[in-house]
Amino acid sequence: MVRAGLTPERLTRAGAELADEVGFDRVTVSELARRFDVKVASLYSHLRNSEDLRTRIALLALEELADRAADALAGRAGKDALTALANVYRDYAREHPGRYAAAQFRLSPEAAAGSAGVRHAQMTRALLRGYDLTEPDQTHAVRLLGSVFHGYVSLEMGGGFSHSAPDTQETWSRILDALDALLRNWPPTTP
Amino acid sequence: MVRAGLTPERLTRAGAELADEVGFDRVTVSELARRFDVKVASLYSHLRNSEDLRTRIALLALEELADRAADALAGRAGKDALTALANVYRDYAREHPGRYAAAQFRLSPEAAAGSAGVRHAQMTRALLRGYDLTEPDQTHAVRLLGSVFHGYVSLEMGGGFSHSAPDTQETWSRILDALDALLRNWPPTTP
DNA sequence: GCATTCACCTAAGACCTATAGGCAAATGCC
DNA sequence: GGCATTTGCCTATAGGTCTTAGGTGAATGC
Repeated sequence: MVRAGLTPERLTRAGAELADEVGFDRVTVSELARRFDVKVASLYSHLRNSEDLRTRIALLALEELADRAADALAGRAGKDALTALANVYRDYAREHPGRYAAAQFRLSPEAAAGSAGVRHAQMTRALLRGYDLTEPDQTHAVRLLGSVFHGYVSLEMGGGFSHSAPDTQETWSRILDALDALLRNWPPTTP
Repeated sequence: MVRAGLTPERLTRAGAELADEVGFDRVTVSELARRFDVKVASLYSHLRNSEDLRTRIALLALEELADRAADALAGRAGKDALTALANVYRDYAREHPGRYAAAQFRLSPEAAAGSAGVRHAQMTRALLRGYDLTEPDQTHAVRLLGSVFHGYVSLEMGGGFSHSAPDTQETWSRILDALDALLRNWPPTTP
């Protein structure tokens, strides 16, 4: 009996590749087994179930994304950092659409707590040190940036901007200009 | 033989309700048949397949959302209109999470062309008439607003903001303040 | 050299999607 | 009113996915 050498890690990586090829929602335990030339049931010694697989892929994607973000932010500040971080998300989604979708997977509270999600928030907060925001506006700004990055990327990937001029690269640059201007000139709370 | 009175429209509405109850990705032809107390195969006279069902639910959600938006924008301008439109998306997502998820369903190009998606872009453009933006900045702003609304709502629904203070209502208000300020003071293109 | 563990297997049950073909009630026509 | 057609739902069937239970052979441990 030749062993396939299955481990949770190898299965997760292969699952992530599968997600990029066919889409995260089409990742299936059966297809994964097929790719390892192994019977489906064999995977259940390494994975609890198919949600477990999805969760692992999501955690992998969050880690990869956080690593890239940390890299991109190193040595940068202000608008330079803003652009770098924004491009990390956009580029990752383009290179790895399945993984990016996985990163949006709704994790159980326990899984979420142990995920790289926390690092993402911390890095956005670090980025904002280049601007003059104090709490609670800093938190609001963290959430705004997260919303714009995620919203833009998912609309662009979903084809939401596809049929209209001008091109999306132009819009992306102008949105980053606008966010930078907004952060430098954050409006005071209205009474 | 008592007839159940199946039609594509009734099935679509029931499918939308099902989506709100169990989640759009758990909408299944089988469950729908069960709810009508009918055999699964019977649905296939009214629906081409399960993707057809999903598409119909998505189109329904887009229509409902556009209707609400049109209603909310009537007679409003400026920040008042901005807030109203933003709240339409957020409230709809809270009241009808499954339908909201459906509205994000990737439609085929033909389906997308015939959808209410176009109305949404038009309404956002109409809203911007209250601000002083000319093309191409108006298009960039349309896309920015779409990104923020969609991004914020999906992060909030996905629990992305759940564990941290301050509360999300506060953030939502401040983000609308910020967007209003940004639109009134849109930065010029950097040379 | 035997017991244990590990890695993968077969078998089987429960669902879901989809197609083909059939029967009965409703409808349309004379 | 009687007949043909259409409509609406049915049974049967085939194939795919998920998951658990229990088994076997090869590697490892004593």
